[in-house]
Amino acid sequence: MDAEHARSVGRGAKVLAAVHAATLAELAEKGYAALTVDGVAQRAGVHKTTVYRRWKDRESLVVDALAGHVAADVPIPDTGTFEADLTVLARALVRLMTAPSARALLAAVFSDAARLPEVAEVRRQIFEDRLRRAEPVVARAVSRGELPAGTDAAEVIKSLAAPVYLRLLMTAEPVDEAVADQAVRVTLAAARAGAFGPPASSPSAPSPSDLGPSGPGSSDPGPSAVSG
Amino acid sequence: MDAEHARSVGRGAKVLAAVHAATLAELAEKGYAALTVDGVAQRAGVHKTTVYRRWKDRESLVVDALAGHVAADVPIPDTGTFEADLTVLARALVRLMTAPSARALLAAVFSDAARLPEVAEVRRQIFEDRLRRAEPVVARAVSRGELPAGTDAAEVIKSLAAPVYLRLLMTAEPVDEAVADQAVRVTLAAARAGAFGPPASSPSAPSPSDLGPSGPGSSDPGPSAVSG
Amino acid sequence: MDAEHARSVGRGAKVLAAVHAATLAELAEKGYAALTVDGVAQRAGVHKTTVYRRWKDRESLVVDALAGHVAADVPIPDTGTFEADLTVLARALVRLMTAPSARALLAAVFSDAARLPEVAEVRRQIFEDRLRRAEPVVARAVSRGELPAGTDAAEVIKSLAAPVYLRLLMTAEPVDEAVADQAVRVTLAAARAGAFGPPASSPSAPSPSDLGPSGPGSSDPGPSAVSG
Amino acid sequence: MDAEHARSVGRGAKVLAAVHAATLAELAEKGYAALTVDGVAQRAGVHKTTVYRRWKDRESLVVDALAGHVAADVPIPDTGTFEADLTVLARALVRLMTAPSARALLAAVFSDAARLPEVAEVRRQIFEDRLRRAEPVVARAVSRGELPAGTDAAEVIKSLAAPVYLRLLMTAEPVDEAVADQAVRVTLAAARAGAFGPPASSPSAPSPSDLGPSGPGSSDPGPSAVSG
DNA sequence: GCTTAATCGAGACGGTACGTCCCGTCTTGAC
DNA sequence: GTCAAGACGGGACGTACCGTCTCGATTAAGC
Repeated sequence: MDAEHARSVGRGAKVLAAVHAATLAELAEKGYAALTVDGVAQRAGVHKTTVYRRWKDRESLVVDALAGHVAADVPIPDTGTFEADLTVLARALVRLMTAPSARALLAAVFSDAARLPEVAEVRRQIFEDRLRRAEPVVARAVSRGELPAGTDAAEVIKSLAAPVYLRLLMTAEPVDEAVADQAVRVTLAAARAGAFGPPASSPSAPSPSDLGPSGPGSSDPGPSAVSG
Repeated sequence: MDAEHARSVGRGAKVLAAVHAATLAELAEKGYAALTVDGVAQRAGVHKTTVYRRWKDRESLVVDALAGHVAADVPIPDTGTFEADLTVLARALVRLMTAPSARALLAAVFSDAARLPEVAEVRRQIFEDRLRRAEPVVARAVSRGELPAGTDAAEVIKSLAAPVYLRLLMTAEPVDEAVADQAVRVTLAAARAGAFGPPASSPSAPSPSDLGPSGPGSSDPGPSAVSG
Repeated sequence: MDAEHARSVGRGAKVLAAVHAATLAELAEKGYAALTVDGVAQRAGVHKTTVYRRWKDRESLVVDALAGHVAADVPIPDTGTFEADLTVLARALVRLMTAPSARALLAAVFSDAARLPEVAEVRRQIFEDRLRRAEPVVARAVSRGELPAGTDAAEVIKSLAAPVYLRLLMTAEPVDEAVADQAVRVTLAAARAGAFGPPASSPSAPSPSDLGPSGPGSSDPGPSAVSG
Repeated sequence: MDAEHARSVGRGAKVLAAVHAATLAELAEKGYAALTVDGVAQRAGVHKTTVYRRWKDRESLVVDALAGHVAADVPIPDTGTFEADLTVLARALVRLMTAPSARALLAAVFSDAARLPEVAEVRRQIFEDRLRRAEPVVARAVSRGELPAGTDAAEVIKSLAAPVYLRLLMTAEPVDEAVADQAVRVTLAAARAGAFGPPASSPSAPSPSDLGPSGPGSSDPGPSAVSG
């Protein structure tokens, strides 16, 4: 708390920031497997020992670096119509996820680092965060009478976001506004048709169980869906 | 053709299969970064040098092991109704992706191995394969008059699969038949409403451009969506 | 012993000779440590397996190849005078040991191969052989009255040969006729002076024990003088 | 000079000494061909990588270990008489060469390691060193009038040492004081008789050329006498 | 000339050691 | 009191040969 400590903390903070930045950069450039403490240290203009003094190992370093970057400002629209709100949400998501920093973060949380529970949790929260914040949009639409009561807000938002992530993670297709707008169209149509309501409210659907049992073992995601 | 080197080929094939299996198992258990050639060799009951005799390095080993396991038999339903077809497809996808082997494959293609272009390509093809094979279902529905002409088959299938992958990869929620059935409801409703048709055919939608420009840099898929 | 065996032995003999020659050549070129069964086999125009079929291992191969080359024809002179005999002997030795084949043999028996008792024995015999055959020269000189009775023939020959070997093995000096002739001068002078007779016959020598004890442990050659 | 890295140098020096000793020990025990870096490292209580950090490869390690052990203190006698000096020299040589450490060194410089020019040079210098230091003994004897002027000091010393090396390297006979004393008798007699003087001064010798030409190729020492 | 059994060629395999790279720990001197 | 510098133990890499093994191909004798 005295001035001398303040200065070392000051220096320490500078080192910490530099190392964080270097870690994210290396992570984005080379991935988790090829990330080297020495590499990070050199990029941060710091000696290897200095890094090891503050972080136990490579993992802690990465977790720590990522943890500070989960929060992404997603402005929650309130334009007055559900469609416009969805459109704003979808386009913002696209913009956000195609930014370089987001791609780096995505690469990190889908690297081997995801074997660490903390990193897997970061990945989960990236989505959860946005989900929670976007749900009011649905609630407002329901209260406006645009959507049927009982509409599952979380499902609506997932439906909106899912195609974007599918393209980002699986198909490697371009992700642009057209993708966002298409997601809006689908989600909007399904929501208006009550597809996000309680299952019983789908009168024209023959019971899926008519198709017979689906066999055992269809669920159990495990703690980490991908890397576990 | 000749039974001459059938036996030596037989031995070779046995080694090859054992190593492939061991590679996938290690990949699933420990991830790419922690995958060791010696570990794979021992699990396969084979000596390290034997592995190096057939594969140039760790990467080739992993790529080769994954490449041989892309194909997954997805039975294409033809029940007579679009809804039933979709339900079969969705449930099959859920069953397939929640099987241990598929989780291992998924873990592998989302590990640091994904930095290898070949592995990224494998990941892409996992989806593409199933997409292509499922498209006829949509075509048949259109020809039966169940769906509007101009419905984009690929988009329909993506819409069906996206929620499943979202849960598998991002949210780590349980993936079961309920998820499949919900995806069917949404996709079905949207498809019937023409949401997979040409954009201009959506009369009730105010032009998204009313919301103003979206800013720069909203696309750029890059060769590998996640790891690039 | 039947004809069929004879012919296969015939082929075998050709292979055997080729491998022997190749072994010696490789030995001379690269030394024992770098001698490779595969290398020998290829030089012999034969497959590795064929070599292993006949010899247990590298060592046996080398031992066997060397064993057949110990014998070197040393003509024993009988010119009528001791000096001329010595000169012939010394020059023959020089000629013999500076020939390429002898250098190869020498290199082999002074390589790590000498750790094998058989090879060490070969080395010992190389000298012993020549020693035994040369001893009559001294005997004749004694009987002619050129040398004192009681002259130790073996010591005389060793004295003659020692400078040659010293130069070959230790000092790497040129070994030529001058060396031979110098050895003759020394040995001749010493022999005439009775230096190879019984120790007591050296009247002018003060007892070496006047110099005091020499300390313990001055002998014990071990089984192999060099490599043991 | 500064005590600053005295301690780190101290540690380094300790490692260096341990590895040197271990190298020589392994060399003596197993020979050069069977010498293993890992084996040396373990014997030295050090990790393999530490060895590779200081030495490029096995060869450098061996060369370096041997080079540091060439120097052997040979006390040069000055008793007042040539014979006593020779006796001291010869007995000291015997004592020296029969010591375990010398046998190890000898085994090393006559192993396959001798293919390395540096090791061959070490071997050469082992002898040269002692030769140079012993020459004054002859010079003093000449100046005292014990030996004829023009006596070749180097030849005298070689004559004294040669029988010892012959027994050590070729015949594997015991090497003890008797050998030393016998070498003294021979060398002394020959020296007194002028056998180490200029060739022309040997009046009783018929020209060796009376024996005719010796054929071609009698010299060519090559860089390494044994292993070349 | 055809068959048959030994020998050879070919090469996969388990195994040992090589020499390299990087990790994470530790010690030490300098600022 | 932190930092830079770097030696160290350690684990894995990918390479080169070794000596073993199992085959098919060759080949030369005996029928």
